[in-house]
Amino acid sequence: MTRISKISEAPPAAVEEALIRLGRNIRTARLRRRLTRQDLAGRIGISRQVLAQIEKGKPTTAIAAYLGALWALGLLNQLKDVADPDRDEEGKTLERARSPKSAPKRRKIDDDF
Amino acid sequence: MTRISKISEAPPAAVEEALIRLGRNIRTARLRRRLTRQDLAGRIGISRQVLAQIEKGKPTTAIAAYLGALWALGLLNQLKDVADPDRDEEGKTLERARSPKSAPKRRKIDDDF
DNA sequence: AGTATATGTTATTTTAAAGCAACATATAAA
DNA sequence: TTTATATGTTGCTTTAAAATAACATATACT
Repeated sequence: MTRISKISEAPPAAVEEALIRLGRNIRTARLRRRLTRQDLAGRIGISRQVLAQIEKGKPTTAIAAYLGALWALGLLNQLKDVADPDRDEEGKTLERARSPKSAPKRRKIDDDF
Repeated sequence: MTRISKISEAPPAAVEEALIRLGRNIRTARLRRRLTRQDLAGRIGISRQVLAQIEKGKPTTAIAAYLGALWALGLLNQLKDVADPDRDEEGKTLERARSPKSAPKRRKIDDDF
């Protein structure tokens, strides 16, 4: 980040709570597996300081660092359901409510960072 | 980020896939709700360019931006179960396997960024 | 056709994230 | 106590994230 976003600087309570809980859960999982911060951080590919921030729920840390922690702990699969379109009842309802004309397609997939 | 981490620069396939899927799901949820990028980005408190990166699954973007998107779409609650200690059977097994002596406690909670 | 809007793309500037090293403190074990 | 290890903390440097503006292109609508 840098040039810190409003969402990171002052997150809504729900977001802040979600971050804190996620960090706490990662910490619990690490301790259960008897891993030190240094050890887990090494497996993830980050510094131990950044892992400490993650366990506190820091908003500005790269999402890949969080997901890397879940991955290194064998917990990443639990993320698959999040925002799954099949489970988005609200979204499905809205979609059905619209006229079934062909959807606008600006699809032009290119991925490279 | 900045001084980009290994995990962000070259994420394991599982992490990369999880990111791409999450971004795609966010995009789907946005379109179903008939929100433009600019509109949703405004509600989140980020620029439309950053939202575009999120929808592509960029690894280095702040986690708060991703969670803010879920929040603005009403999908944040789905994150509560991720890494939930109660669901961490592997971790629970490891914990039970250890001698039940008192856990090391260096707890000294202080949170401020 | 033309108009409006959404999204893609690029460049510029700002500034904080992340690495790293060093030292302090805390916990565990001999 | 002494030793070893884990974590806390601070300062420094590097560098890429994010905002913003500008322009291009694509889609939708009249």
